[in-house]
This record gives sequence, structure tokens and C-alpha cells, in this order.
Amino acid sequence: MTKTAEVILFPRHAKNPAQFRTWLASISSTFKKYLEGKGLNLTHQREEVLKCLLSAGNHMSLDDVYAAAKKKDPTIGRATVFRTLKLLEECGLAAEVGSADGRTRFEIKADRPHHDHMICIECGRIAEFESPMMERFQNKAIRQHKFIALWHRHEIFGRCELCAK
Amino acid sequence: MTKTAEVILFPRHAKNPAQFRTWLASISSTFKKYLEGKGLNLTHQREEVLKCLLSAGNHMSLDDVYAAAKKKDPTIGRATVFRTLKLLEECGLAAEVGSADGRTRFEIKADRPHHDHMICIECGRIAEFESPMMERFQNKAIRQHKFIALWHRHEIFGRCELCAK
DNA sequence: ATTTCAATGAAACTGAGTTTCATTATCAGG
DNA sequence: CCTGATAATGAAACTCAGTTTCATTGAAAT
Ligand SMILES: [Mn+2]
Ligand SMILES: [Mn+2]
Ligand SMILES: [Zn+2]
Ligand SMILES: [Zn+2]
Repeated sequence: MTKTAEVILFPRHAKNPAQFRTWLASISSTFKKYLEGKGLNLTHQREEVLKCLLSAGNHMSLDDVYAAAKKKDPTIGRATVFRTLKLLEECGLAAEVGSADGRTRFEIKADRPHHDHMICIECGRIAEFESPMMERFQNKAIRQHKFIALWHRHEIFGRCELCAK
Repeated sequence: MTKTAEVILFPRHAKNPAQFRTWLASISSTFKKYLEGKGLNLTHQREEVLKCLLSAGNHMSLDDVYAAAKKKDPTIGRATVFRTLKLLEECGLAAEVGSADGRTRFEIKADRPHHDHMICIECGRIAEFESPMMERFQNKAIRQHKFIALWHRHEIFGRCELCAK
């Protein structure tokens, strides 16, 4: 009976406030650099969206982030949240994730290892999993097809442990 | 230097007419049984849609199938094509596949081994690949999470061999 | 022939995602 | 400080794949 580790959970987000501030500062700085490169600037709205995405949960829909941001700044617009999420995605700091209810979710990618998702069609919960072996065989298939892989999504739908009665 | 087979292409669809007719008959019969079980019947429109999906290419959008079906029966409606594709999916004969241009594609699942997809963001081509090893490690992850997997999608986006200059 | 209910096609609707546009903030040079 | 130029914003409008509605037709059952 071998001790299988292999698959690792990612209960994420810095719980320690100081740790969180450091993390935010680091990502903020990366975002700022990216924006400056395009002649844009890191406005307080953009920073607010980033902060919300980092703190208010892991797999948030546009409207989740919008709601969270609105609590801090009631004047913020949905369009701005949308545009900021796109910018974050564009520069590789965030990524889109599928979900049980058709709405796309967003997650922070920075400083996080690659992982895929198991999505509960009952409660919507999204569990993260990671399997180096899987990635390995995936890369093998990609190589054999002489395919230039840019990104992938691997999403398993079903019932989570809690919802499986 | 081991002879790697492992990843197999699926250039699909019975080329031989006789073979094709047999295949169609078999799937038709399954579909009919499914419909009867729900008090529905296999109309000529429904059969036409099935035939188109089987013959006119492998990863067709709703409107691809609609166009193909319309050639054979100009009176057929988009709603009927849509509903038939949903029925085929519902009974496990067909499945939805992602694509480069946001529109869902459909493929026949009956009598075909499970496979995943590499999708070219340049030309839209969808290549099929299959890796028992990947499925194996995927199942391992699922077991470890005590997840009840119902279906999954594993789609790799990038540039196909031809489009990679 | 009459009843019943499935099936259809045209057209209308839905809603997540996206864009437009008038207005407001930001910033660099003077 | 002003002053222009341009980036940024929020509200509202728009898109469009997917889906539903509804009036009509078809096909079986009685
Ligand atoms: Mn995740
Ligand atoms: Mn396929
Ligand atoms: Zn669940
Ligand atoms: Zn290509």
C-alpha cells in the first residue's frame, strides 16, 4: 500500500494579512508594469478589482467581482470591472475558468502552480487538482501532433463529495 | 528507444457506402429506441439531422448541420435541428465539443472511443487525441477527491502543425 | 371521423458578454 | 497653477449563440 500523494489541493489565498499585503503589492506592481508598457495606468478602480479578485474568493464571476468591488466603491461600473478582468487575463495574471452555471469565472494565476478543475453540477463548488503525470502525457500527445499549445482547459463535471449524498 | 504508440489519431467516418449505411442503421435504431422510451418517434426530420451529423463532417456547429440538412430538405427548421441535436446528446449518441470561435460543435459519440481535442485558433481545425495514461491519472485524481465524475472536457488550444507556419 | 397529443418552423426571447458614447479624471508641457 | 491631449469611466445599448414560444400541421389512437 503505497502512500499516494500526487494530487494536491490548493486551499488558496494568503490568510495572514501581512502576507496578503505583500502578495497584493507584488501582483499590483506586475500589473502596473504591464499597463505602463501599453501607456495605461493603474487607477484606483483597477487596483480595487485586483484586490477583490485576490481576497474575495477564488473562482468569481464577473458579477461576483462587481458586487465585491461595489461594496468598497459604490460608484464603480460593471464595464470597468469587466475591462480590468480582461486586462488581468491579457497579461497572464488571471485566467478564465468554466463553471456549472454557464457563467465564466476568474481566478488569479500569479504565483500559483498550474492546476485543473473538478466542478460540482449540484452546488457549483470548484475543486482544484494537479497531476504532473497528466501534464506529462498531455505534453507527449501535443508533441506527437506537432501542435503548438498555447493554453488548455481540463474540466471534470460531476458531484462533489458533499453533494454525492 | 521505445516504439511509442500511445496517442492515436481518429480520421473518422465510414468511407465505404455500405459500411456507412450499416453504421447509420445501427445508430438510427438506438435513437429510435430511446425516443420510443419517451413516447416520441423518429421522424424523417430527426433522421435527416442524424444522417447529416454522421456524414457531413465530424465537428459541426448547429448551423453547419442546419445548412447540411436544409440541402436535403429545404423545409426543415433550425429549431428542429437544434432540438434533435439536444436529443442525440441526451441519449449519449452525440456530444458537444468546444471550438475556437465561441460556437459549440457536435460530434457523434456512438461506436467511437473516448478522446479529447486540440483546437487550432488559427484555422479552427479540431484534432482528436487519445491517451489512456492521461485518463488513468485523471481517474486517480477523481478517486482521491471522492468526486463522482459524470463527464469531462479536455481541450488544448493553440496552433496546428499546418498553421504553425 | 374525431380526438389527442407529438412535432414542426418562424419568430421572438434570453442573458452573458461586450461595445458605445458622453462625461470625467489624469497627466505632461508651458 | 493653467491648458490641451488622451486615458478612463459608468450607464446604457447592443450582440449573438442558444433557447423558447406559439400557432399550425401531422400522425396515431379510438
Ligand atoms: Mn482554480
Ligand atoms: Mn472529436
Ligand atoms: Zn457539490
Ligand atoms: Zn490550424
